[in-house]
Amino acid sequence: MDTNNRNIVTRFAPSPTGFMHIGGVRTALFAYLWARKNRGTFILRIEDTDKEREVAGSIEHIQESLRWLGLEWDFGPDKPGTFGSCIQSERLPTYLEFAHRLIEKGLAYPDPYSSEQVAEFRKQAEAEKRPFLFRNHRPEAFEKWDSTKPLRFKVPEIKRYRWHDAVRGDLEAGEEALDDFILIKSDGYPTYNFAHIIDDFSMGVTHIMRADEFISSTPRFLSLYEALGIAPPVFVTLPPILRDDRTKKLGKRDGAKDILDYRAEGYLPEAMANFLALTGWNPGTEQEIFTMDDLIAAFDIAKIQKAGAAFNEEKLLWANREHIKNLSHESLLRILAEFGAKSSRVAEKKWDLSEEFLSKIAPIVVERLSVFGEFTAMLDAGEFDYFLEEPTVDASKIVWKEEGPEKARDALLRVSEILEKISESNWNSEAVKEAIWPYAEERGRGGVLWPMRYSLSGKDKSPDPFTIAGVLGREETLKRLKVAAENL
RNA sequence: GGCCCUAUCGUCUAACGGUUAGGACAUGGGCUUUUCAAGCCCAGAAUCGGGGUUCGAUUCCCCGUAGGGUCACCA
Repeated sequence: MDTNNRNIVTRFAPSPTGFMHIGGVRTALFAYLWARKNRGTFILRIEDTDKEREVAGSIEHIQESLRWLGLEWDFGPDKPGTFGSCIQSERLPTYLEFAHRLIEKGLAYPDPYSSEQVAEFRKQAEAEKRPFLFRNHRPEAFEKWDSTKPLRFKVPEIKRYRWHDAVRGDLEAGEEALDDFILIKSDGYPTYNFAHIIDDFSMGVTHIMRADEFISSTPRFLSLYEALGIAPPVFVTLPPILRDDRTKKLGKRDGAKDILDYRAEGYLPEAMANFLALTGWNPGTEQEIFTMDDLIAAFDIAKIQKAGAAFNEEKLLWANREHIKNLSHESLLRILAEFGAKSSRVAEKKWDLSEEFLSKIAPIVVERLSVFGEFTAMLDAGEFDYFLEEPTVDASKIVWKEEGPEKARDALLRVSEILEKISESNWNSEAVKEAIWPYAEERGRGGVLWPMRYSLSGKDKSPDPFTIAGVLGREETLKRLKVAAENL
């Protein structure tokens, strides 16, 4: 089966105008998944034909974002293909070549008007409440193009277009969408309308994934494909990602975050990819958690959703928790070390978050965390201080319910006695639990376990006493129990 | 405004004419329990409205309604 599809080529084609947000990343992901599923080619193409809007550093930022998510490209700004550069500003001769072909066919001509004049035409049309169409002002005879003026496309035929979209099905739109649009701007750069068609053709792109804002300009694209004698690729229109209140498409102005902010907050890239794949696509099964390989295997254009989907941060958090659970021990430690190091408290107190220590607290931390940034916050808030320094213990709180200090002291002393019998080398949380449990059952769990837990942590809320004792070690545990008993 | 697209629980979605309309997130309740977290169990919760077509419509058609998109020398 895969041999049939070896020639599948998809691309992600952002313009370098700033950071990437969820929407762009989702488009990239779908294009990537389809290419990989078919053992095809995934191209990253930079559409930098608007020099005004370009933001320095964007290309690097885009690449970093895609790499973080694991969306490696076969050709990109750093890897040109036989078709040449993947950066549009480096492909100007190609666009010119195709432009001249159109001129020769009489299908392109220089715009004889100044931009002010065109604006005037537009105003007039508006005043008369009719749509503005440049083709109504098309000159009788075409001048020779000297490339100081915009080059316009001469729509060969005003007609209704019908086409097929892999997601939306059969679509159609007509005359009013067709016009003599600009192919090459007066600054010499091509417009999106022109450049993307030439590039997709030159690069052998078979499937175009893009958001639904392009549906309405598809007739223009089709008229140009026709004029160039190029067969259009498969259109795959992705549903919009809506703001969580569903009132608007998610955009940078509406709080859409830089995807790399999610990295900084401690989201896992595989969780992000998993979540994004599921907004606008579904596997048709009840599986919800996917690795990247799972996604590649399961992905199918036929299962892409038509309707817009709201961005649901709660579900992203859940996906992240699920992926955290699936992390290898090594990866988990590496990430905990990274986020632990960000804690100002750790820096202040010069605490050493050794691998051994992190390894011990990892199970405790993982249970309490949705994103790794929370680990930094927990450390900052002093949540795990008792693991790293002796807690200050409020004597009145050691006592379980109405029992009174004597009983609490007895319990602590008895617990100490029992624990002393465990040797240093046999010390771990299970051993502690095993040793204490019979006594706790006999004496009443609360009366034993609460004083023990509180004495070790100095906190109203904490993991169970066995876990804490396991992390603290024999010596420190016995010491804290003794101190607490003496304070009663 | 013209043109185009979309419409199932609060949210992401399944059901490609016949299901008690399923799952997940979130919510509520319970269990477990020394506190917290986690875990487990249960519950509530939807086919936008109106017409058709059909023995039968979430599903097909039409009309509304609502939302979105688009009408640049931006992509």
